[in-house]
Amino acid sequence: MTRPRQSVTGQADESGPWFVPPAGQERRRRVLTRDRLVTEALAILGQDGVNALSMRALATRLEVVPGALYRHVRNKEQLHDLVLDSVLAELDLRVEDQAAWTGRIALLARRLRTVLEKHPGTAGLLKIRDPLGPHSLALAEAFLASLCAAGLSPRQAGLAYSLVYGYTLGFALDGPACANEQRVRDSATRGELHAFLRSLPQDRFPTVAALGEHVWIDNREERFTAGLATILAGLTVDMLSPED
Amino acid sequence: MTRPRQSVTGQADESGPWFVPPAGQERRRRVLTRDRLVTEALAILGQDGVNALSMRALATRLEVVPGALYRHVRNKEQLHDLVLDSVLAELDLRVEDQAAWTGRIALLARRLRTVLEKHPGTAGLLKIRDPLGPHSLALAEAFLASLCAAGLSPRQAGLAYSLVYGYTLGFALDGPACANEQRVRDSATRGELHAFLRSLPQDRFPTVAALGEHVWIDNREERFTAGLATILAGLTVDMLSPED
DNA sequence: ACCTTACAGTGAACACCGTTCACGGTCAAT
DNA sequence: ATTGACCGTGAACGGTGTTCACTGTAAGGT
Repeated sequence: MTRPRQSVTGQADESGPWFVPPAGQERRRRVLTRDRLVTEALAILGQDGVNALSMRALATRLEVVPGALYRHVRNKEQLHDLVLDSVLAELDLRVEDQAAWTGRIALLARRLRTVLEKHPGTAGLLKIRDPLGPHSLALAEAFLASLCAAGLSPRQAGLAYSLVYGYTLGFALDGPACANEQRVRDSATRGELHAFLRSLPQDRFPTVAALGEHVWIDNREERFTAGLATILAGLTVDMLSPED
Repeated sequence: MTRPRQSVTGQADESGPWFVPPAGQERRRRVLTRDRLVTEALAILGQDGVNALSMRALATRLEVVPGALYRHVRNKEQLHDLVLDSVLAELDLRVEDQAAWTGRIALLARRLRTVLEKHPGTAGLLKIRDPLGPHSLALAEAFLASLCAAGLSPRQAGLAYSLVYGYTLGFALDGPACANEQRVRDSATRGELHAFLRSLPQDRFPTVAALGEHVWIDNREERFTAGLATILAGLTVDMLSPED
């Protein structure tokens, strides 16, 4: 599959004139960079999912031995951090054109979800890392600034931020690539699932049996939008009532 | 460390009279059970976290060879499912005494969080599995029944259920054992973190620098309660407005 | 132009992981 | 007593993250 590099050492005792790459021994100094690591890691992530992102796979893709990666990255965790910050860098945080503060928050949340789902698996990393890298902080800044400008107290703003941020992260976490979501996306599997729900004993699960087909459906988009709207409505209520 | 079992085959050629356990070769039939697997898996999970739950660790704990587990469990994924359902079985779903429907929902969410955080790591499994086991379904039944009784349409009920359920799961996911939370729990580390936040460039992160210490604090309990209240307030608003 | 030095990638190893399978001992039913 | 089903054993396979002595290259100083 991959071109054997040993055979190049001999002088064309192979059959075809393989046009020996550039130099006799193919200089190997300075082939790796942190940026190359992160870029290719993102490629693997977006192509084969988070489970496919192994040090060995990354090394293979970079045509390098696994241990070589550790010259540029302390361990896999740091690689994750770098990947995360690189992903968050894609976020456009400019929301000044939105009149209502709820519009600004919603726009940020929507963009966050888009970026996270564009690189499947990254949300899973974020949930348990909170990198505190520059772009992660910039995102927090954008959220908090909008919330403060809306008149929320520092405490309210902090609570609101972690609510919206956590909601979006949690939503992107079981992304479209998740087994749970796949089950409901494919119409055949969904049919089985609905049949299963309908067949449940009516005495123990009456409500699930009755409206299971309205719950386990392929409505990711509606679910995200509606959930976000509900949260923002709740925040508006909180802001009006003197709870602080 | 562990008692070597090979030496028992010979007839006490070892030094001490080890009082050969029960029988000459220590009958090994019927040592394992699904229940024992699940119980010990929960023990490992609650003791050393989700990363420590490996087939080999479980086998060692059960004083058995790794492959033996596969007589009782198809693979690790099924073990996860069994563990999850066993955890959800601890949930008390009786909420009839609560007058307001919001009280019922809040009570269920609170109990769910308690149970999930009692067994660290289980939330992480739930997020990506949705086992559809009996106890998982019973939980959905309890939520949906309360929401329907409150007068929500099937669609609204479904959306509300996944919002509250997802919120609670996501919250329990980065539980107290998470590195992110630990950082803010320990007062020394929190001091460093606050100093770091204060030291941020005022021109790029003014809001974070100003109220970072009100955001990254040890207020899990308040965060959960406030977030839940906000969501319920939002749901109440949704219910009053004719959005369906 | 030479020598020295720092470093990046190599190759091999270590210690784990999940999973499979032929084997053989034990028990229950015949 | 014989049979047969079952269950744990031991060993292996292929995968993972990580470490480390080694070595050739490239750059800097003289």
